[in-house]
Amino acid sequence: MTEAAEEQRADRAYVTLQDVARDAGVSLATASRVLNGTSQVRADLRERVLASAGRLSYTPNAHAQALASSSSKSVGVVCHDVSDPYFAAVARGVMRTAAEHGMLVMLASTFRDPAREIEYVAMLRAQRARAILLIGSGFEDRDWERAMAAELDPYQRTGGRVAVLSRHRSLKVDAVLPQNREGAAALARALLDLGHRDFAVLTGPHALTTVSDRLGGFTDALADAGVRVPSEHIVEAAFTRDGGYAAATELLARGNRPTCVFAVTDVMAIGALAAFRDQGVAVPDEISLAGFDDIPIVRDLTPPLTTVALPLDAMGERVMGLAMREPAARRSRIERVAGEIVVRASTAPPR
Amino acid sequence: MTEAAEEQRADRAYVTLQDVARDAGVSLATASRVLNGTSQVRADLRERVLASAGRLSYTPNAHAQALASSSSKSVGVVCHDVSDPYFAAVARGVMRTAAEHGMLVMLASTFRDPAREIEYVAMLRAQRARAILLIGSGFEDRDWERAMAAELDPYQRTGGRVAVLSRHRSLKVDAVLPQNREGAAALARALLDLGHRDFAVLTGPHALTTVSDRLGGFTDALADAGVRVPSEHIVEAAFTRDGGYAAATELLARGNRPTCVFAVTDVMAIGALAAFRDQGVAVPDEISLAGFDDIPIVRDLTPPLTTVALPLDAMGERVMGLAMREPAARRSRIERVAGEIVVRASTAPPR
DNA sequence: GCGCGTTCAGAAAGCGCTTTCTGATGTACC
DNA sequence: GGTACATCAGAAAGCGCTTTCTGAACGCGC
Repeated sequence: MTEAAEEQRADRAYVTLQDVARDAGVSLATASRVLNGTSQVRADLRERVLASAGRLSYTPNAHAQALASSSSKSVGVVCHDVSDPYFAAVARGVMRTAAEHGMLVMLASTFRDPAREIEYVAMLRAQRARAILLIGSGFEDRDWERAMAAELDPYQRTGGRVAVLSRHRSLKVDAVLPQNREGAAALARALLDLGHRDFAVLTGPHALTTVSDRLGGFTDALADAGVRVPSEHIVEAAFTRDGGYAAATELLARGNRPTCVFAVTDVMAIGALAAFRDQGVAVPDEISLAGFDDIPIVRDLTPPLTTVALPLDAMGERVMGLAMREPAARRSRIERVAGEIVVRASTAPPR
Repeated sequence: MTEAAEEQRADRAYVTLQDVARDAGVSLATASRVLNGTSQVRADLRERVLASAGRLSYTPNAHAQALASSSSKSVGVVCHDVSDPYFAAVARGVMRTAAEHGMLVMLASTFRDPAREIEYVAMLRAQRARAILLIGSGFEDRDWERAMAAELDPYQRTGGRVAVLSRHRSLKVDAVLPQNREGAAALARALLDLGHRDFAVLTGPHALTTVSDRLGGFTDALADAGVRVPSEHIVEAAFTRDGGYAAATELLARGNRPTCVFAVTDVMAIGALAAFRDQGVAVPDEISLAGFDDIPIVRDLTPPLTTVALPLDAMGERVMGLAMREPAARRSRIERVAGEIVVRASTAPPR
């Protein structure tokens, strides 16, 4: 490379393929072909291109590649909050699988703002993400569903892949579905078997499908056994540790204490456990407590939490896997994931 | 729009700005100007462009924008593992701040593989990320540093912004620096004040700057008080919950039990706490335990953990903030973040 | 020896935008 | 009324690639 060429390159921002081609004394097309292995190139030219690319430490411009080839190496993931252990665990599986596919993950936290969720999907669409994953509960809201479909339908029509974790009522997309109803029902039966008849449920916002499925599954299974959960024993709060704390505190304040409490997520259960401790209510001696998800930390609580275990990491892997697979011919694919009851020391027979 | 135009659009993949311009009966340039607010456009034309864009539900192609304007709306974040509560908490701050700046975050988990870290930086460079954030400890390894610098230097020279959390020895970049040495030293003094003289430390891999800083700060402060930590009381293990469990188990197996154990991260302390419980060693009655970071969960452990609190969310916010600010004139900016000793029930005077 | 089919390098046409340059129109001022 | 100067729309030149098209060179069979 001449001094002049060197200098010319210096004031431009990046080393381009053009630079590499010039340096190697071949055409742009040949350089591109070598670097992508698109087609046969004579050995000596190949060598020269590779050498030049290395020497100039060429990095292709992903935007230019995406534009020219209209396909990118990135997938978008939309979740509620990365710092929630549930999402963190799922995200881990997603990231690992993405790496295996050579994909870069664009992660967005909506902080549970439905509008922001749609906004992010639009951004990911603009980024021409190869796929969009919706991790986290859908909202049961007609307008929201319509708006989301308005983003997703054109996206899918133009080759975008969409996969969701959790139930999204009217979205025609591939999905990994944790068996929330069945899991909660099985938990209810396990708790009935322990001898409990007097239950309370700490729930999150009803608009989340996950919440309504778990709550419904739990109370229906109880109803099948002739046990009713009084409405004052169903306490709704934020879908967080502090929400669980608040809900449990409220429950105790209402008096008429149940023998067993089901928090619809482990995260809420953690808050509830803290509230019970602060109020001097012994778990499980005075009150049993169970959660849902089996996030990693719950086995290290005191007492360790009875819960419905979901293979969170594997779920992330599977939803990413769905998105990477060839799109289904006609209909959307559904992969159901069963929850497994894990009985730990936070539950015991009622006194 | 004519039937023909409609049809023509249908078989192309996306609605382009060209389509919008044609539909609105203006030039490409005008449409672009309207949508970006780059310069004044006559009101009626503006209206028409906006209407057309809305009707066709136009989404700009971010790649084309990035290519033409050579600047993108995305930042890259490289961390060790999103599912680690420490990173999850920091990531939360990062994501929030990114959203405020209208940025999309590309998150990569390296699973603590140094090579993968460099690989990701290269990918982010190819994506022309506006900024790259390195969240998580640097490696004290000459080759790694050289390789990382080889990626980062050209990136910065071409206008890329880099900010790191934690100490990265020879990287000339903006940084948010938790005061690991000072925090660990302060913790040591607090534990000395409790009356402890016999310490053990559970550490992670020495190559991580965070580990060496915390370990060094702790032992140096003890040394200042004339207390030495015997080498068999410094147990190295993986930087995870299970690593902490293993290290604590190993420590007990070695006999000659200390009165106080410092785990260099809360995550390891959680594992250690579980190990002590499993071995029937009461905390803090028989052994005191302290961690570092103050990840949210540790207040809910039994006993709640004494630790050095770092404002994790705020740290994420600040590192993102650094990256978004105008680059410093000459030298890199350093923002130090102090840790605060939080004494909880996991530590007590020795018996 | 010539036409034919192959093989493979190079020229060039986009991909969908931004932005500079050009030119038309309108306004102000002498 | 004519010149000077804004103002703003449109034409067109890229941004850095991929990929189709073109054509040169070569080997083969008849």
